[in-house]
Amino acid sequence: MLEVAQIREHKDVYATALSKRNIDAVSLLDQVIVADETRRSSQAKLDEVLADSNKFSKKIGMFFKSGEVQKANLLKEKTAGLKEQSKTLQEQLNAASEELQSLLYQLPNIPHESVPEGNTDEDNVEVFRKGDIPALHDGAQPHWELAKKYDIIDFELGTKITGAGFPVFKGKGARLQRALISYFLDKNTAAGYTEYQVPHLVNETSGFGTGQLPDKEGQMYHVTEDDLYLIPTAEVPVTNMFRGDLRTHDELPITCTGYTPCFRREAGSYGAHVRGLNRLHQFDKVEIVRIEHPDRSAIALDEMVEHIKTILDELELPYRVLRLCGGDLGFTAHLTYDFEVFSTAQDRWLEISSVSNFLTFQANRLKLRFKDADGKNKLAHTLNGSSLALPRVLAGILENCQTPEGIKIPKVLVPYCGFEMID
RNA sequence: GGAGAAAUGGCAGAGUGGUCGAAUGCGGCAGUCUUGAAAACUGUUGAGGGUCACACCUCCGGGGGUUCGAAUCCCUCUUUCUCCGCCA
Repeated sequence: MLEVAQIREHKDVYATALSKRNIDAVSLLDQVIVADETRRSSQAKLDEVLADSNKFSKKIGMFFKSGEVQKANLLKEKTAGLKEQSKTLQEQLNAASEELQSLLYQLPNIPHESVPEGNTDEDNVEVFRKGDIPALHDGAQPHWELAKKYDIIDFELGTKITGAGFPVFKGKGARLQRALISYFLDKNTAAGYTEYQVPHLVNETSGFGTGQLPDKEGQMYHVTEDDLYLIPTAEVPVTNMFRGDLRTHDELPITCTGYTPCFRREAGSYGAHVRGLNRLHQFDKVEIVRIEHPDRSAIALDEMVEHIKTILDELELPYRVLRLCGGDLGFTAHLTYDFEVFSTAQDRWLEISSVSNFLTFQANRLKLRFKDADGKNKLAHTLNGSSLALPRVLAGILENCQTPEGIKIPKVLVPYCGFEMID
């Protein structure tokens, strides 16, 4: 959620920045400013009435104390009108606040100046690329064929017990999954991130805190009986751990990592691109989250990108990093880098990580603040990224590391797996 | 699931109808002392809205009510603790 005070002061800057998202935010920003003015003037009127009313109450109290009951009763009559007024004004204020709130919920975060113009993922800008795309042997296969050939993932079995998009991992496939999770967590904790295990269901307030609600209502599984949501990413429970906090500046940064399964309804997805591990309803992911001082969040984002690069370097997978364009940028994000691994057998890039800086957008909703060196309370900056999402990394390994003899496990994973080949 | 108790500032913890945004302690900040630090002592220190700045308003788990007036009384929800039951 954008900050009203900022919108008030820098409306033009905001309008220009938001235009990169290919939306015309001018009228929405104007509405926010009007709604805010209405809210403030309602508040001022109400405050005045309440101030009068407080004065009367104090006097009444004093009259009762001194035994001047008649005077007290006389004043009591006067307060009746004030009470009516305050009730009406309170209703006006509530309406104005709700109006303002709903307008603010409609405004996405402002893109960073480096965010490229563009509408779709085709307009994203590649900023880094590394690793050789291997020349595969004849008869090389896409990962879903390999999964079947080596009997390590059973998609049909998952369909039987749940539905499409819920694969069953088996034998060395299951072991490789566990190895990847451990390896990622070890890399993250070695880089200073504290490991957490968090709930996989969250309440509505948490959904609003990180911005999944109301924007992505339909993308989350909703357990209506208990009004809980299955998490679409660990970002939600991990970031919400700090909801409402007031920290001191020397507590920052706070850096967390956690493994969770992620659940996404993926309503509207279909076709060849969802085949195999490409798009699932349930998948595993290791996430990193940082709570940063505003002065440091830009650097922190770079650090996160560099950190993820080292993981992919070690895995020896061909990958690239993209800076997302305005049209592809998530609702809550200010600047996002996507990591993609090359799927050789499919001849396409697969997104395996998304690393973003949210500035105060989430913190404003979360009321996540810190006391700065100057003694002032300020909103913190939040960032997060996948480090990494499992299925497509697995797809990348299966496809890029396939040999006529079997799948050759990247060296760094061998100690975690306990085997060198899937054959 | 049943019975009882509780929820107060960064933390601990008093406060049962008005002068309470709230004692006290810890922590934080500033100062005195010290070569420096610690200790001790003194002062200061909740959050949000509002204002150029004041004033002023709101907030004692959430929501609603009683009252001229609520941290305090009533209703309700949530959470925590204790006891019982059940159980991975």
